[in-house]
Amino acid sequence: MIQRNTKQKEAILSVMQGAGIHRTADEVLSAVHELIPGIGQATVYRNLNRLCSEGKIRKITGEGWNIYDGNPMPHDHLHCAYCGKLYDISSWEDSAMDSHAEEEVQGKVLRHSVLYEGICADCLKRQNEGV
Amino acid sequence: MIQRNTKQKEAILSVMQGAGIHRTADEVLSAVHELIPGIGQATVYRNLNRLCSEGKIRKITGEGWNIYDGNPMPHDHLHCAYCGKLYDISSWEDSAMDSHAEEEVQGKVLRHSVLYEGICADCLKRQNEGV
DNA sequence: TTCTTTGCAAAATATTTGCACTGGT
DNA sequence: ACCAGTGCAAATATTTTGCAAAGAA
Repeated sequence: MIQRNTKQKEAILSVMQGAGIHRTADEVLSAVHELIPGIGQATVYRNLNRLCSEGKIRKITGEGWNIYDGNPMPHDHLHCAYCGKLYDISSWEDSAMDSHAEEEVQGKVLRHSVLYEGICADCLKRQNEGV
Repeated sequence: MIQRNTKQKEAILSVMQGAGIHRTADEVLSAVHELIPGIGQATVYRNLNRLCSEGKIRKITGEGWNIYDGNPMPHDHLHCAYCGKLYDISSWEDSAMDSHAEEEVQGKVLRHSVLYEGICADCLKRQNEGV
């Protein structure tokens, strides 16, 4: 099946690119809507899925949320329990982790993901200010 | 608000208890249905949420799935890409992980979770048998 | 008796799909 | 011109909520 480049797909990729960009599907829709007012949400979902399969972006999943990450390179994340934002964390290099898991279940590990749950700098500051 | 012990809640907890028990909400409903035929699915969801808050069970989330784990003690998981089952992995003890993350984002880490994506022993075996 | 919990059905949420039409190549 | 991609609306899937009735304490 031949892939076509549409302005919708390009616009969706463009709003995902930049340093530390993390957006929900809905936020992507809003952002792309500025560029292409008539865009449909199904198109956003279809292209986000496609861009993930193509390895251009990543989808990070947690309890009650799905956030797309514009940076497909391997790295970890901190999810703020207060504001819900996602922050990049350089990945914890430890190849022993995978072999440890493989040994325990006698299976094969393809990849692993580390998600830190906590409070981001902004919310921590806001908390200390007693706001 | 005073908590009451109902047979529904007890039955739901009971089907979650045992070594390496991992079930989706729907699987819990089916299992509890055997004990209490008239049970409603809202009751199952309500009690699973409550048992999580009480720390008696845990909810593990991944892309496209939510699985409840009868063991609330800290540990990691391997998710099989073939059969979708979850397997317990003893947690990777490395306290430096959290401080590493805290330093990078200048925030606070409450906990972290490691999810291994891979293939379980059963599916690996099935694959080698060429089935 | 009191007031939480249940069961049902409806609602809310998030995402996917069918289909006629649009637009890339 | 061909057919992948789009926009819309309807369909799915999963979880939550409102409310009258049931049942713990």
